[in-house]
Amino acid sequence: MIQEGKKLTMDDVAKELGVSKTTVSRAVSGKGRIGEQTRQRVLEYISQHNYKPNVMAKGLANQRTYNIGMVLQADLLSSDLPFFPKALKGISEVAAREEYDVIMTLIDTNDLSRLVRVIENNKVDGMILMRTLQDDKPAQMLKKSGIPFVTLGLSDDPDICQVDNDHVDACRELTSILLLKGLKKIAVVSGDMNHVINRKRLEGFYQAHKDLGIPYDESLIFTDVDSQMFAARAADRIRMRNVNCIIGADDLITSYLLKKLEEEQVRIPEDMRLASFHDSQLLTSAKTSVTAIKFNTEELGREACKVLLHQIRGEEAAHVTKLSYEVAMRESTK
Amino acid sequence: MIQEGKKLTMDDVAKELGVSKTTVSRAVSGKGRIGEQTRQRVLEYISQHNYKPNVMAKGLANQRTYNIGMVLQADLLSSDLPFFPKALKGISEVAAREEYDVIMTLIDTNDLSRLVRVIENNKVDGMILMRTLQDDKPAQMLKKSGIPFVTLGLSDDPDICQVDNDHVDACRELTSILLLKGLKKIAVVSGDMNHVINRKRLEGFYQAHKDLGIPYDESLIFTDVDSQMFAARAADRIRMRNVNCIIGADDLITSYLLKKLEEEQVRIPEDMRLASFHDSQLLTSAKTSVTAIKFNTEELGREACKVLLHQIRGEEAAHVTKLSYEVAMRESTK
DNA sequence: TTGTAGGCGTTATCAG
DNA sequence: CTGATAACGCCTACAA
Repeated sequence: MIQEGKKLTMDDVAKELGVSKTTVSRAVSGKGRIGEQTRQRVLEYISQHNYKPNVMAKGLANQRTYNIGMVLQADLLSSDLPFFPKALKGISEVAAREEYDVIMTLIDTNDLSRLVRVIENNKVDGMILMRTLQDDKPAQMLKKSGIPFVTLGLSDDPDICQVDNDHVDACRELTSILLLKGLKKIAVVSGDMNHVINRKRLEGFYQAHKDLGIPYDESLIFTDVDSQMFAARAADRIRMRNVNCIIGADDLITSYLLKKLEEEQVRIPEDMRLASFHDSQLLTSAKTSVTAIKFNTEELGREACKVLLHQIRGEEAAHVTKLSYEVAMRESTK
Repeated sequence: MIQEGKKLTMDDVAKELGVSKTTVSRAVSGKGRIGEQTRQRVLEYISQHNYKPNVMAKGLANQRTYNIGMVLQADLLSSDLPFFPKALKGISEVAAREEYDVIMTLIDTNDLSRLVRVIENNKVDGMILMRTLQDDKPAQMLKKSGIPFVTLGLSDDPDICQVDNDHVDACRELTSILLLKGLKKIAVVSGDMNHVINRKRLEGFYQAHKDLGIPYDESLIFTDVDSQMFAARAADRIRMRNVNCIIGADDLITSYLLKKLEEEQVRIPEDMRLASFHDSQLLTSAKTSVTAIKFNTEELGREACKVLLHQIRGEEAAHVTKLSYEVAMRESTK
């Protein structure tokens, strides 16, 4: 299967068959005119002797790497939310199907040097940027560089190819359901407002209230909650206000809230309703199953990769793709 | 910073400076004799005009890609255990420092085709294989291919470069502590026995008993538990046996156990002690904080990458590297 | 339909 | 110390 020895080159094949490299090249690539029998002969020899074109050489010749890059903020790996692994799975699947490989690039909000390096070094034909920010340095950099790229997350810049679940609508629907259950006072505990995703969710929250003509209380919205401590503090404030429903921005935040509420002997759902986003295993150990919006992140990755490949090939590509979501009603909002 | 236009080539630089490509190459690579002033002149021009060598060309010339591959079973991404992201972070850090990039390759137990492709296509200079199996097809394949590689997980094959935490010792220590607390009957709920890691942990469990001269009960060891249902079933059996201490093989399994125990109103630690491996956020929402063995997975990734780079460069590399662990005693085993 | 020759951007060998 | 020149393996006008 895999030979240890020196690999066969196109030249070897050509010599062995008594034809020119050009002919072999044409047989392999399918481009250019070539006699059907010669083609067959070459192809047969190739599969027989397991010849594989050298990607580096091919890349050098036509300025392509057959790699796509996946860029993400390193801190996305620090949180145990499984967003990145799932997306990778989807991306990798589509990429592999098209003979592409995936190169990972980890960056830091203040240090894009690795991204710059990958691009300058010509290591990828295009990139997928995980998560978008309000003031998105990486996206701006990519745009300036002229390399094809798509973001996994929405952006205000209409020039940018972007793919994401419809978080506005997802949160709008969730909020509506809760409001219609008669829960008039809903608190939100959200993450970093520099992440577009959190802004979108809040937008949906507002929309639902507007749709139903129900006022919301700005002081029940806690933003930029990024630690167990802040989450606990938010929970305290919420309870002091006698509110009995909380939407957690993601499963991690919700798990923090859950822990705090249990410590305080708050019964769920009797004393407090709780809803979350993702529906990951982070909440499996919870005593009460938690209502959540589910996203098919693998599908999201697949879609993003397809769009990127289109772009790389110079084909027309949708600039904004919104994917769906699913609401899973559980005990926590009974 | 990043130019949209055509990139500078070594030839451009050479012509502009009135020297030969060879000279420029020498200045850049530091190899070969070259006059100090010429060197300075070239280097200055280069940084001034932001010249970057083309990695593809370099690769073609010396048969190197400056990529390392990271291979993992796709199902490692299905579980929300954060092992992979953490390891990636460590690997990527060391790789980037040495101007290497990381290519992801997802495989399936029965389908190594993507791995074969990456290798045959010459896309990487070496690979890191995540997790080892008892009958390790991927490892065997890599070995046969002759490409440098290291496994993140131990292997019985002494020829293979392997890096891992000392799981035997970790579980031995954990078990000893529990035994010395007077918990004579300890149950184990473990995952797939085809994973070396689970075998090693069990080995440590046995050792601890032998060390202390305490017999263990084989019927309290549940292996190949890979779902919430099986975990719940194991918990049931364990409770029927009146055992009051369980070691869960990882945080996911432990979180399943935890949920089941809470449903059954079992008080922790009063009625049941519980210990786990990893100490990830999967257990943050647990009411009772859980005793666990902690591993520095980022460090593990860094170490593996270092070893691999040594191997790639043909330097001497340690064949077996065992990293440490940490025991975090918590409320669940009070 | 097929082949020749030159180029992609570096590195390495071997003279000068 | 420096510079031609030939690889590296593939692609693509342009010829034949």
